[in-house]
Amino acid sequence: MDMKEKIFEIAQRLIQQRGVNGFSYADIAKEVGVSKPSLHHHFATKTDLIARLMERYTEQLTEYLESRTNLSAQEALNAYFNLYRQNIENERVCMGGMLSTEVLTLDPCIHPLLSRFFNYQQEWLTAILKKGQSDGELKLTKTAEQQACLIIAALQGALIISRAAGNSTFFNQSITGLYTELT
Amino acid sequence: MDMKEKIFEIAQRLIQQRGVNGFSYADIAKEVGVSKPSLHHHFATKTDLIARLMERYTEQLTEYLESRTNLSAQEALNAYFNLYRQNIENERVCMGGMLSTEVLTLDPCIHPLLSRFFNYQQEWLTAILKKGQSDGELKLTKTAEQQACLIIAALQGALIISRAAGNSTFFNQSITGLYTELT
DNA sequence: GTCTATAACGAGATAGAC
DNA sequence: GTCTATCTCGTTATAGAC
Repeated sequence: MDMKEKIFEIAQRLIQQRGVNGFSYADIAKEVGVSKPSLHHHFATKTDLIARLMERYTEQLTEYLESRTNLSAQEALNAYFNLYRQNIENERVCMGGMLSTEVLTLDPCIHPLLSRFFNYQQEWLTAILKKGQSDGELKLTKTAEQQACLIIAALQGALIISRAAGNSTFFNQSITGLYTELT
Repeated sequence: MDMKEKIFEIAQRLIQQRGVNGFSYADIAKEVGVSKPSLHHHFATKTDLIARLMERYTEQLTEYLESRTNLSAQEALNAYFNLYRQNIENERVCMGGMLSTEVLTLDPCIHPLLSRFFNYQQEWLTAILKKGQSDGELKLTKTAEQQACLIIAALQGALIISRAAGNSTFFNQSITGLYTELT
């Protein structure tokens, strides 16, 4: 694996666990096994690293969801829930959620990257929900747009609260109810 | 207003807007109009300030909710939603949600304070939902416990995402759907 | 209860050699 | 592409005078 990729993966974990304001270049350098100035060679500033990482994160999400658009609505929804669920056992939260809480401390060039991350999910979910409804596979008690926002908000919030509690109980309670209501 | 109260209010705003790792004693000192060492006289360490502040925050929430336990289930639910909604216009998120994202960087003495904050809300909401169901005032499509977790998670997540987007659209979409489904 | 002065440390970032 | 050395600044916290 090349150096840029190594830096990406360690920085991403640090952000998902501790936040942008909770880690430093020194932390990455220590784990990667190079000096701090070497990191600046690959990413001139911390803001640059965050921006490139958020772009990569969104791209990976897009690929994951696009490759599952042709599944049944129930399976697609399940795949989406699992995307969030896998973070708990690693003591991570979503990078988009983490950066959102820190948004007022971040360089403004990050803001549109955050909007893009959430807008994409909103559109993907809305389409899946509409498909599921017309297929008779999902039951909607509100508009697809409202349900999509609610699902995203619930997953983000449940992940953050569950991770802080140190177990997955809260996440499971929230999402099981949500899923059984829809199916 | 006495000095401790001044410090509390400014520190609370800074945390809700920027996070524990996004502000310093210098920021408070500047706004209060005293020197940094004077702050240490009132709160010996930053961790001490955070802990006292979180206790106060939970106490205020408890008083707010207890005083509304005798309202109708719909009105109580509305009061709870408004508690979260008022943060958006001030560019704040919930202090409990903010500290939860930063939990791995905080002194462990903060952890039980966070658990208490969320456990209390869970119990209060569950009771309200059960009452509303037996009164025929609320419709539940899942257990009261699951619905309570889902509501808390959705409010936290929607607040974080909406605040980052810079408008209340996402929050309103999420919560309007949730409320109309229940009533 | 507030101040000045300062300690001790870690942050992001740069210069310049190899 | 990596290093050592260094800069500048901000951080939490303490000592001790008023």
